[in-house]
This record gives sequence, structure tokens and C-alpha cells, in this order.
Amino acid sequence: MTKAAQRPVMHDVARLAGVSHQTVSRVLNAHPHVSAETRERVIVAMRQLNYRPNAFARGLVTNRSRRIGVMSFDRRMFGPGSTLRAIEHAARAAGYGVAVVGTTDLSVGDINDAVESLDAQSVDGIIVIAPTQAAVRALGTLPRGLPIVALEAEYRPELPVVSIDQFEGARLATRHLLDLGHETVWHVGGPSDWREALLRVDGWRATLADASKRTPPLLEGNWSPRSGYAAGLELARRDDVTAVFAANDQMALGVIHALAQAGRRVPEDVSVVGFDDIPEAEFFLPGLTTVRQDFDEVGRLGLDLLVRILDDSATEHRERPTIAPQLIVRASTTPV
Amino acid sequence: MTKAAQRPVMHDVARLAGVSHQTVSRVLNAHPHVSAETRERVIVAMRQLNYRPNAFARGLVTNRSRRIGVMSFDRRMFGPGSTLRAIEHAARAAGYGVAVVGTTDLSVGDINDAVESLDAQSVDGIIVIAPTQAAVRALGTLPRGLPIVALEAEYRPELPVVSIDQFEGARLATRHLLDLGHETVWHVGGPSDWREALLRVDGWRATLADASKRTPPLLEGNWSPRSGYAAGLELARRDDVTAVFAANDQMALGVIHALAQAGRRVPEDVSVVGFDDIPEAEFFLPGLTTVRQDFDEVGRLGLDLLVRILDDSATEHRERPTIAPQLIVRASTTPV
DNA sequence: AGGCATCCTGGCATCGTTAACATCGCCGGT
DNA sequence: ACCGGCGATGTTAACGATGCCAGGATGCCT
Repeated sequence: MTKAAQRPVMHDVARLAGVSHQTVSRVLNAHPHVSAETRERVIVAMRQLNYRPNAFARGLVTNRSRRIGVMSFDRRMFGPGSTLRAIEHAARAAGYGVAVVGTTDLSVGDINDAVESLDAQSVDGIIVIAPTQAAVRALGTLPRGLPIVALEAEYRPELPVVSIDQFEGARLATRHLLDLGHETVWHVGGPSDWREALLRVDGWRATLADASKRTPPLLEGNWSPRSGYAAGLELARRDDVTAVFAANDQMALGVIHALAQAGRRVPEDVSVVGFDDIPEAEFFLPGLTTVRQDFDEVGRLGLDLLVRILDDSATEHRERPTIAPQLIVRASTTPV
Repeated sequence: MTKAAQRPVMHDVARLAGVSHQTVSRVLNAHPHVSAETRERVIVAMRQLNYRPNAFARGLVTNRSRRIGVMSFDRRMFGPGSTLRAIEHAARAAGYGVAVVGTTDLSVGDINDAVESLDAQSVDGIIVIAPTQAAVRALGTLPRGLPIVALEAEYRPELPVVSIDQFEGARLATRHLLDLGHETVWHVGGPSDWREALLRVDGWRATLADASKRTPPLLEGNWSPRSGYAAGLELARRDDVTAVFAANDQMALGVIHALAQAGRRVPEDVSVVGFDDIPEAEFFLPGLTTVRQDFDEVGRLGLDLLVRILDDSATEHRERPTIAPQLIVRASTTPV
């Protein structure tokens, strides 16, 4: 019949190697009790036929897909994009595939849809880039015991989390500006339902308090350059602003743009610090002092943790890795 | 007898609804010859048990996964990130899941690995964000007839492609600068093995030729702000440069940075145009005139095309959608 | 009343793999 | 020489869906 064109199956390999299909399966799964000689013969046959095991059949019986899901908020942002890339890279090395779903508004319904979609693809586990409080709460409604690792999520005892020390990052930024002699530091924060935004606000406030400086009112943006611009217009209206810490580089860019339009020079009149260290930051005018986050490391550690949980779900995994951020000083900050 | 905790199977639904498993299958696959009343009863039972069909079993017999693969170069870049997001969104709406793999160096081996990985996840088809000539050539070696759609790829009769009209985009940028009265336009191109880079060079050259302007030597970058900076230093060394068209916004940023450092003002001394319209571009100093590419539309059309091919592989699909770019004029360009 | 379509049942084969169990030699101990 | 044990293999039964088929019940048309 039309035998030739078909994709070869285990039985074909077995026949060619002169063994039973079970032996082929044993070779494939590195089981013991196969003689070296037989193994070799099977491997040759597999190569010769260009055999690839059928993932459906395998999954049907093992109930494992060797695929993980990644749920991510806006992938166009530098952070999530970098993290996803790192996860995929690490996953491939560990023999896992990666399915992605995006979330748009981080509502409970939205997140349920996303989890549903991953579940339909029978992933073995999920990594969530879950930046808001609501997102983490929605994860409470996850389906039958799918292992989950969250990145940058609020602490909960039962939820493995990998995160960057946002509080410390904000402290570095604020401290740097104070060390340059600024009387106080203004802050343009991210959306108040994002954990990262909140922790940066906390770090900023605590550092000011430690130094016994007054705490100016908080300005709130939404991570976009435009919202930074709006905040910048606000700041330009006051003449006592000499130092601004923006919760990400895009907002810092907007702030600088607004200040420049109002005739305030950066850094001569106002020093500005960002957060993230996106690749463009070094080439802003002026080059942006910022706090670098190692998004790749977050992705790698997140995947490692998930894989360990999958390989060994018996033992509890209590680590909650935290990564230290790093201050990158450039031209946008200067002593008063 | 640990019956309760198990994930329900089709038979459980059938029993609860008082029908045969065959009828449940018909409901699930929207086959005809099921009375409305029975269908309703089955659906209620499915909901009640929270039944989800087993994708492995289904795939084993249908040999379809309802999952597509996306192969993408650097996802941290704005373009690929946006496109991936649009693909995933459209795919979910069409009932498909998305598996991603990244490519790092676009070598033949690298691309083979990536395709291999997708194949192991038994995707039904692949969308390739295949920006280099080498990448497209490597696709010649694809496995047994997996349908492929390429984005921004070189034309080949057998390869469905969706792309943005790069030539036209470069023409818009160059024309805009000439219309402002500039004697000629310098160009900082992308890597010479990228199709997009080549077409932009072509568009730039053709527009200059049409206007009978001299063509300055081409400067070549690698899309990064740093390479734009290097090119900018070069340009700042000459005093006859009044207009620069950079092949993406990041390089334009680098160019502006270098010019500013050399004391050349943008746009008073030199006008600069970018390409892409990344969200930051509007807030660069000065706001960047650029050519907007609709990456979302590329993703959507690419997915549509692939799904049509999957649903109806019999007929040939000869469309090669092309999307028009759009010039966005901001503050970085001005008449001489 | 007969013919025919519609709706459904229920059994059985099938997809390609893994897991549990059976078998068959061979070796060493007594 | 017999027997227990184990290493190497083969045999058979799942896994959970889809697809095919024969057939029964019902209703409508002629």
C-alpha cells in the first residue's frame, strides 16, 4: 500500500533492527536491561528511518507532554520579552517545549481564559509572569493541581516565586540621588496594582525616611513614555524639583522630554534615574542612569524551579530565589 | 476505586447524560444528526463534570494538534515581540495554541534545531519570522510537508509570505527628507543579510536616483543603538551631512546621540528619520520622525493565511499580502 | 402499509506508545 | 544436576479519543 511515504512508527524500527517494539521503547527511554549491542542496532535503525516518536501516543499513556506554558503580560515590553526568551532557551535545553498565551487586561476572566488555553494544550506546568495583585489572586482558581511558578508575584506560602529585589533597586536609585546631594527625590511610580510598582514606591519612601528627607507626593504613571511625559509636565511646573526617580526607563524618557520642553536641562537642572536598563537607555539624551534588572536570570531560575517541581513533585520546594538589581550610573544624574 | 479525583473522560459524560460516548463525541465535534435537546443534555453534563477532552487521545487519532509553531528571531526587539503577540491572539481566536522557539544565530543548524523542536511538539504548521536570506534557505530543509508561512521573507514561489512594503517605507522616508530641501540623504542600513535591510537600501537608492541626487556611501549597522552611535560618529566627522535616514529607530537614536555629542543639533543642523515607530520614538529628544510598520497586522494576516492553508490544503494559496507602511512626521526633521 | 430519513445506541477497530507480566537462557551455589 | 535469580527480551493490555458499521426506534411522506 502507500506504506513508503508514511511517517515511520516504532514497529518499523523494531522490524528493521530485528527486535520487538518494546525493546525500541526501552532504548528510547534509556531503560536498563538492554544489551549495548542491541541498543546500538536500534539506534542505527532509528536514524536510518529518521524515526521520531509520536508525541500524542506517548502523552496518552504517560500523561505528560514535556511542554510548559508561559502566561505573560505585554510581550512587547522589554522585560517580559527577555524573560520569555530566557525561559524558552532554558526549556529547550531541559527537553521541554514552550506554549505561550498572552493576557491583556489581567482580569480574573482574562486569566482564566489564558489558563484554560494552556490546559487545552496539556502543559505539564505553567510559568506566570504575574505582575498584578489581581493576577496572583486569579491563580487561586487554577485547574486540578497544575504546578505553577510565578515571576515577580506577591508572596504566598504555597506559590513558588522568583523575583528581583525591587525594594533594593528603588533604594539604590534613591540613595544614589541623595548621595549626589539632592534635597529630596521625586518618584514617578507604575500602576498601583502592580507589585513591582508598589515595592519600588516602598523602597523609595523607606530610603527617604532613613535619610530623614521629606517625601514628596507620589506621581503615578502606567509604564508608558506618554504617562511619564504627563508626570514630567507636572514636575516642570514646580521649581523645587532637582531629582526624579522614574519606575521604568520609558517613563523616565517621557519625564526628560517634558522637562526639556519646559526648558529644564537634564542633568544640569534635574537629575533623572530610570529602572530596567533597556538597550536604548544608554543612548537617550542624556544617557540614562538606571537600575538594571537581569530578566534572563529570572527566566532561567523560574524554569529551573518549575522543572525541579515537575521532576520531583514529592518533596516540597521552598526556595524563593531573589535576584539583586544593579545601579548603572550614566549621564542623567549629577551632583547639585 | 479512587474514581472521584480522576479527570473525567468521555464515557463519564455519556453516562451522566444518558447517551453513548459516540453521541458525546458528535456533540464535541459539532457533527450533524444530534437533536438539540440531546446536545443540550450533553453540554450540561460536560459542564457539570468540568470535562475537557484529552488532547493526546484526540491527536493520536486525528493526527492534528490544533497548535501552530512560531519561530522567531530576537523576541526582545519590538517588531518580533509585537508580531508574536498578534499571532497568539489571532490563533487563540481561531482555536489554535501557539508553541514558540527562538533562533539565535540563524545558521542552518540553529534553524534545524528550532524546526526539530517544533516538530517534536507536533505542531500543525509553522510561522517563521525569517528575516535573513540564510534563514529562508534553511527552510528548504523542512520536515515532511509541514505547512509554513514566512513573514518578511524573500519571495519564493512555493513559500507563502506576508510582508510590509519595505521599499515603499524607505521611499517615504527619503522622499520626505528631499521634499524638505535636503541636497541628499545619508543612510544607516541594517545588516546586509537581512531582507528588510536590503529593501530599505534599495528604496533609498531608487528614490535618490529618481530625484537625480548623488548617492552617499552606505553605512551599515546591526540594528542596535550602539551601531547607530558608531555610524553617527562617522557622520559627525563630515560637515556636508544634513539628512540621515536610519533603518530602525534604535539606530536613529544612536545617530542622534553621537551627533549631539559632536555638537550637531537635531533637527537644526541635521534631520533624522527612523523606521518602525517604537513606542519610545515619540519621546526621544527630539521626537523622532519615522516610518510606522503595522506589526500586528503582519501577525494577523500571517496566522489567517496559515489557518486557511491548514483548513483547506487542497487548493493552492497564492496570495502574498503586502502591507503599506506609514510616514509619521515629528520633530527630528525640518526644512534646510 | 411500505419506504426512507433522522436520531441514536453499542460494539469494535484504530492511532502509537508505555507498563505490567511472562518467558527464556545462563550462571553460580550447593 | 537442580534451583533461584537475574539479565535480556517478547507478549499483551491499557491510555481516551474518533470512525465505521449494523441496527433499532421514531416520524413523515407517499
